[in-house]
Amino acid sequence: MNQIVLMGRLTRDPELRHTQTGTPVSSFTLAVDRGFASKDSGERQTDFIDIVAWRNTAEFVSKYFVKGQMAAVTGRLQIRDWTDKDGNKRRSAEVVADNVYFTDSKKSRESDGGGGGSYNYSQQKNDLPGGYQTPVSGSDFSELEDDDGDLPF
Amino acid sequence: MNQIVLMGRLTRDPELRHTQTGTPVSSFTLAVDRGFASKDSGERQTDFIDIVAWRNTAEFVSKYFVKGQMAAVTGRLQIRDWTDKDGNKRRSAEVVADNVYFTDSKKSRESDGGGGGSYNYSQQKNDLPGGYQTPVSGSDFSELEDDDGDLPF
Amino acid sequence: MNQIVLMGRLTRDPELRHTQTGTPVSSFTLAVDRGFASKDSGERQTDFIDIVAWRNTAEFVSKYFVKGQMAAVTGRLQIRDWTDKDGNKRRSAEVVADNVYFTDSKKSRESDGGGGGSYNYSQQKNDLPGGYQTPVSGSDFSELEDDDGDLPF
Amino acid sequence: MNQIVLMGRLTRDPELRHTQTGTPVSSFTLAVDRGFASKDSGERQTDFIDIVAWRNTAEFVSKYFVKGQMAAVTGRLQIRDWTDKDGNKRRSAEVVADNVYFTDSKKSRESDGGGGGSYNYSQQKNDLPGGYQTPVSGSDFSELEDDDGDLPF
DNA sequence: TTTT
DNA sequence: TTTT
Repeated sequence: MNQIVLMGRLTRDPELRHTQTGTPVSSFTLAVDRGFASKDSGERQTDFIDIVAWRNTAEFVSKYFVKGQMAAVTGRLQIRDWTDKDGNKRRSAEVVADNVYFTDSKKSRESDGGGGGSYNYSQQKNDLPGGYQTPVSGSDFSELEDDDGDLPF
Repeated sequence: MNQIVLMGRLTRDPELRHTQTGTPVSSFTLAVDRGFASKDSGERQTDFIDIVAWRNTAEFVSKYFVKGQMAAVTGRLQIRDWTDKDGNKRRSAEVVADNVYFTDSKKSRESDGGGGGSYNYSQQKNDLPGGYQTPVSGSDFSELEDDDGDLPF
Repeated sequence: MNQIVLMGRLTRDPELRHTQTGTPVSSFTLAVDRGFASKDSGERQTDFIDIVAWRNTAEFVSKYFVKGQMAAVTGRLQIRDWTDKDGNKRRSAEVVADNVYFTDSKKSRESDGGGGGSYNYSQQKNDLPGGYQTPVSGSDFSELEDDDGDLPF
Repeated sequence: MNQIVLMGRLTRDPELRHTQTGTPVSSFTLAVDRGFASKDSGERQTDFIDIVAWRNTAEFVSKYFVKGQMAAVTGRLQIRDWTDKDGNKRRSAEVVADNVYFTDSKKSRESDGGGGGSYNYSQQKNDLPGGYQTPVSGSDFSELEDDDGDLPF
């Protein structure tokens, strides 16, 4: 078991690439504040955590998130130790995202009616798709549970 | 182990009370959307989850959150089965909150500078305290780790 | 967002059924101790939490878990309020499991070679399948990430 | 928000030290299997995740856990980038543990009756303290909730 | 680096 | 490296 939940702000626009076989991969970094650390000194501490998303989640993130925006991420922590070409020991630590969520009121909802938005464009990449169910999160998984109305219990 | 993380919207103002011995307790309900459930039918499903917070967290929640506002909650699930005075079996299910977080950009930060807000007042109870460290979350726990600058490792 | 992680012991054998359309559903109850609650009084408090699993996870659970066994569960909390035929208000609270894990040393591993076990049979339903990758958890999701060796980053 | 839950096996005995001001700190590494990664190739992948615990949790871990033992850990991910004395960029990634839990049946319980144990000593550091409440987890936090029997709700 |  |  390896489950993590993060909430923070993107430090850069998501970077979308594709593997040789065409699988979408998106990466970005989340600035996550440490709650009350050093509250006396008045300086906030922040963890800069690399996130990588695959497939649907990758496309979702790249479509709807930009640098500076808040996001909540669920996923798992992956650590890789390796030696670079100069013989130095390097460690990569990244969170493989299962889901990425909007956290702000406006977008964490379904149909945004229309009127609504005075988004700061620099804070929001695309307009949310009108006329269909606005996603509140992007996931690599299609919904699997409760597909049946008739439960056996 | 019993750990839960929720993100949703308060369906009512937090209700602050005190035990006979004076301990603050606050309760509210969080409306949590089920991601992609029934996306075809176009109707969204929502879980209405009762939250209870104690002590500092109780006071924090009652001070800074109102009906309609988004919140993220960490805590644990507590289930109690009981029989009411009419002999009916009842079940209470509630999340005991460890921490409650602001999720929106404006408040999920420290010093709110000054100008800042065109908040919809109905969405925000109190002004955040100026001149001192704005809490980004309320917790029953004081910070315990990393109190020392000098690590042994 | 709605994520929960539980560790506890099954209070009954998982009950496997199928919906009318043939989807496997399994349900069981997990007894989850509350850490240090009432440590002075010497009595332990326990939450009895209903779990429901679907599809692969349903079959996995029913195959490998029995009453009394420890399990770790990840999923989401689902609350449903309804009125029974006598007009009484009822609340169902259940965790929809994404994954169910073995927690004990022997099974939390891959190929169990063969010799290995002095399991108490009453604590373990089936022998783990020999000769193929023993699952360490049951999931409704096939593995989606990292299917490519060739990363674009 | 920054919450992580891990389950895995200690790759070394916990290392207990103290800061200059006397605060106990314990560190160890957890080998966490990646569920179904590369199931075809037949090789299992593992993340080796550094854990650090403070105060009570540090002492608890050092007292009750040894190399090879299974543990469940809750905490938060902390990332630190720095440059070593040779000018190389280094990254430390560690989980600061809030709680550490036994996962196996025998210890994940309170009073172990008596008979019970055929522990492999090499797998278990100390005997659990007899005659008093066996802890099921070590925490830096004293229990704060539900101290009152008389609820206001 | 863990485990059987 | 984010944010006001």
